[in-house]
Amino acid sequence: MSDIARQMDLIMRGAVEVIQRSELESKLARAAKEKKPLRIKAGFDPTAPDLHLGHTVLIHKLKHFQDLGHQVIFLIGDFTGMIGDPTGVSETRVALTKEQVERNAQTYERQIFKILDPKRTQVEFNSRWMGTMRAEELIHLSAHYSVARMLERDDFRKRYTDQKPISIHEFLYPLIQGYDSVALKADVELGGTDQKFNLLVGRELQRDFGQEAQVVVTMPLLEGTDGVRKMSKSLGNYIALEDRPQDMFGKLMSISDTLMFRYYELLTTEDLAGVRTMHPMEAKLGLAERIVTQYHGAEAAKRARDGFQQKFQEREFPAEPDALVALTQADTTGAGRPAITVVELVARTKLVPSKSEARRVIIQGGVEVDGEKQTDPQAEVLLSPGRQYRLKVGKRKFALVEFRP
RNA sequence: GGGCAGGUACCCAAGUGGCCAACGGGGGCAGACUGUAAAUCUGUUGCCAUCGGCUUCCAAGGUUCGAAUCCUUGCCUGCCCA
Repeated sequence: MSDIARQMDLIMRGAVEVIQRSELESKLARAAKEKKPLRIKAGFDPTAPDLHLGHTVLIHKLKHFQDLGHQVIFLIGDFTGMIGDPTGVSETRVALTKEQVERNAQTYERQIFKILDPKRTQVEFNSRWMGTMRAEELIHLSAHYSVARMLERDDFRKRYTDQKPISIHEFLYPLIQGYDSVALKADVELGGTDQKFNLLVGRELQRDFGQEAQVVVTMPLLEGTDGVRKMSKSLGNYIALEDRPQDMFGKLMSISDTLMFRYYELLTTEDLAGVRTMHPMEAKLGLAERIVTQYHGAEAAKRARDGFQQKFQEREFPAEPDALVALTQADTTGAGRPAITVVELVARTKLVPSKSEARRVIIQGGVEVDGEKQTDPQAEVLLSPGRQYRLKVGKRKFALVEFRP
């Protein structure tokens, strides 16, 4: 029994809701008694194969179950992807080709296996059972759920009362997602809080199909780097798993302290009480290093940390600048002595999108050449052959420029 | 099929013949302050450029000395009626 309590502790970490808790406890107890692991399902959208930390909240929860010895199923909703989840902002989805789905699946695997154990993870595509379903079966499936029940879902009800359109096929999304649980005989399904309705449909369908209903575990939607809105690519507040180590480190360091604790809670298994006793900056450095290590390895994380401290805490020029520029005689303007204007120099680094932007940054005092602030865009920098010039553009961009006549 | 409303910069949104590269808010960027934080304050936010110029307000035509603003056609979005 104490073992069950221990499992529950880990499962509950960060979770918003478990429906039903008692069912989960008895499932865990039965699994232990019969030595038969539970089947844990989480579904992902195949159209967005570039995972960010927000997606990993669920993957970490899967990992918790995996560590507890259960069978985890990573489901790629390639069939439902054709519909597009009507949750939230609905955009028309373009049906993916088989090749795209395959490529996206590979990307997924490369990314999730940085967290999950590949040998103990079952990867599924719902086209496996949905692709061959006949119209007749689909009609039978739709008979399991009523329009009134569908309209219980918040966004459907809201759109209905607001006289906004709801396409019939949108009703099929929760049904198919629910049927996936039937097809996979899921014991537990994980999802974001925005998925609650869909997850509950799975429970009902399983009962209708004579199965034991799955337990639903909802996880919060991780706030993005702005600390307010949910992390998403379209909002630009995300940290991608495949961000460069130094970018990932930098983004993590610029989050607020409040958000840092949130990230610790949902993205690590660190003891939260311990984290609270640390100096916030130390804690943040630790978080950044931990997360970068997970996706890029310990060595890259160490380098990112060193580079970060060099750049921002000691205000030194980094060992690995963001841009390297080689100038030749043809780039120079000065009559007699070769020279180049500051605007031109900054624009050449490609660290700003346009010359106008370069001009602005200079005027606003964001540019340093060899440690000296340059505020006149037209000022000329004299160039000596073979010499390297250290350029700082804005808060966090550095370039090394060399003149090779 | 018919009627109505609308499509403005990254997003929201004002502008309804010249004073508009286009009010305001959000976001972004920069500076100050800091723990590279966050919050706050200030500035800035089409492109090229020393004055100044160039390309923009769904698309294509047209009216006009002059249009984001007027007309025509087309495309798209939402609502209403059938």
